[in-house]
Amino acid sequence: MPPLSKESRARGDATREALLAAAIEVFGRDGFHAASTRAIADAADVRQALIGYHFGGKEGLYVAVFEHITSQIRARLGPVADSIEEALDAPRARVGRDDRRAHHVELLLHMIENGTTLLVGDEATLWAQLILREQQQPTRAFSVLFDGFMGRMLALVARLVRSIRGGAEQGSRLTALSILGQMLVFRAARAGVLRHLGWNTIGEKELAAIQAHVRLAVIAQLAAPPAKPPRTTRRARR
Amino acid sequence: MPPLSKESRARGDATREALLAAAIEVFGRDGFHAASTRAIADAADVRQALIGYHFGGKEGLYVAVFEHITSQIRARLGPVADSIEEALDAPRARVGRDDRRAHHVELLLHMIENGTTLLVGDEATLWAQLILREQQQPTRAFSVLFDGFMGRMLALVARLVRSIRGGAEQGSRLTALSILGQMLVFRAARAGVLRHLGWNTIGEKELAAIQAHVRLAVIAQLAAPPAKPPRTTRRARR
DNA sequence: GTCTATAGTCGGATAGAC
DNA sequence: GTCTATCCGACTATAGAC
Repeated sequence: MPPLSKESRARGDATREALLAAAIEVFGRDGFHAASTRAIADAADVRQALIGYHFGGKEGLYVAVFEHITSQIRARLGPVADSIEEALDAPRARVGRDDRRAHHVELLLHMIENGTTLLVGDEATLWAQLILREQQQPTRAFSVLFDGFMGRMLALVARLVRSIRGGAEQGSRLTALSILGQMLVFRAARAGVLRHLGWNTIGEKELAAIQAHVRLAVIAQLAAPPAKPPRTTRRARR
Repeated sequence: MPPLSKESRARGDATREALLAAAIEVFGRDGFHAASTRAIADAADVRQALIGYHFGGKEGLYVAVFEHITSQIRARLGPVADSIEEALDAPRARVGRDDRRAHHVELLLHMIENGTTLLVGDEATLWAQLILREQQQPTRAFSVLFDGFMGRMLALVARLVRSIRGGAEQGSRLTALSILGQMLVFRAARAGVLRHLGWNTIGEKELAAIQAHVRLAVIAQLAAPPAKPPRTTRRARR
């Protein structure tokens, strides 16, 4: 087959991007089944047949959406994650124990703040809907998410928690989920949150209230002694 | 129109119930759009045309599903909620402050335990999927849920938190959401939870670990001083 | 790389006999 | 209250011209 001209390539790229953006919109709003390739093509201002050409079909486009989202989230949270990893892997002797602990607390709170902003903010509305649906009925697309960023983020938070509070690994991992849950509730149960709090939307003011609350809640959780590891024979308690 | 015979009524009731059960199954699994009335009718072993007759159409059946779920959850959580309400409304003078506080903590922990069992358990899988979807894009069905049980439960938890820990109402309401989030994460992010913890399923053993963890996490949160109310001019702290 | 056109399915609703 | 039959719209995928 003859090589494509430079113009053809550029046009194809534009089509792919338009389809991807439209697909996030429509898949996010309607879900995989309810979304129609026609609606996506219309939103992208592109002919419906081009979905088959560029992505192989509806399903290929769906997976491509999750690859795109993953790379976006990595770009957003990657730098913080890197600096945390660095701090965790740094040799212990350099600073005092309390300094190290305080530093790790700050890193954790910083990561939580970033995550909350991302999770609660408007731009993540569609991403969140896509991800939530995948969590309920994971397909191949879920692995893209978990392997792409979710697993690393959870593991990092768990490591930080353990470094700060000590205790068993299992407990730290569960606490990482508790922390996630406290952020997630504002997305996964949004309609209930709004009614419960008497809010109309989650704007800047509301986000600030959430951030302040989550911060304190997490600090409280870090202050508590870690859970006793289960499973082994119980010794006398405190 | 002539009155229906007793047999006709009974047969109609059976049809309605079969359709309702099947609709929970199929709507829960596939979502409103992806679910087909044919699939529901097949699962109920009933003719497709009967959906129109009994529920007016697909949408009517969908709303009926949420009314049914609401009544089921009320039956499950109602008794605990009643006893909490009673305790909260009881005159204050009868017992010591510490006793009252400890009692309220126990009530809260009890309610959380019940809620977690319900939320995480298998029987709620379909309900949870229906509810999560409604939270993202609320329809008339969401009001059925919120007015039917969700609002009351959240308000009760918030009242309990305030009674235990004091502080502003807003802070208590947010803490109620934190508590919900810590339970909800095991449902809303289930696929990620399983991979993060290296679990295959959430069975009895895993539920017990979750219960123990949530219990400690909530106790830690109740032990922390309440957040300062925002908004007004800040006075000197503690 | 894009386009039109269409084949082949499946969807919800409903009319009318029983 | 139930059933059969059908209307009509919407969907995905693909063949083939440009």
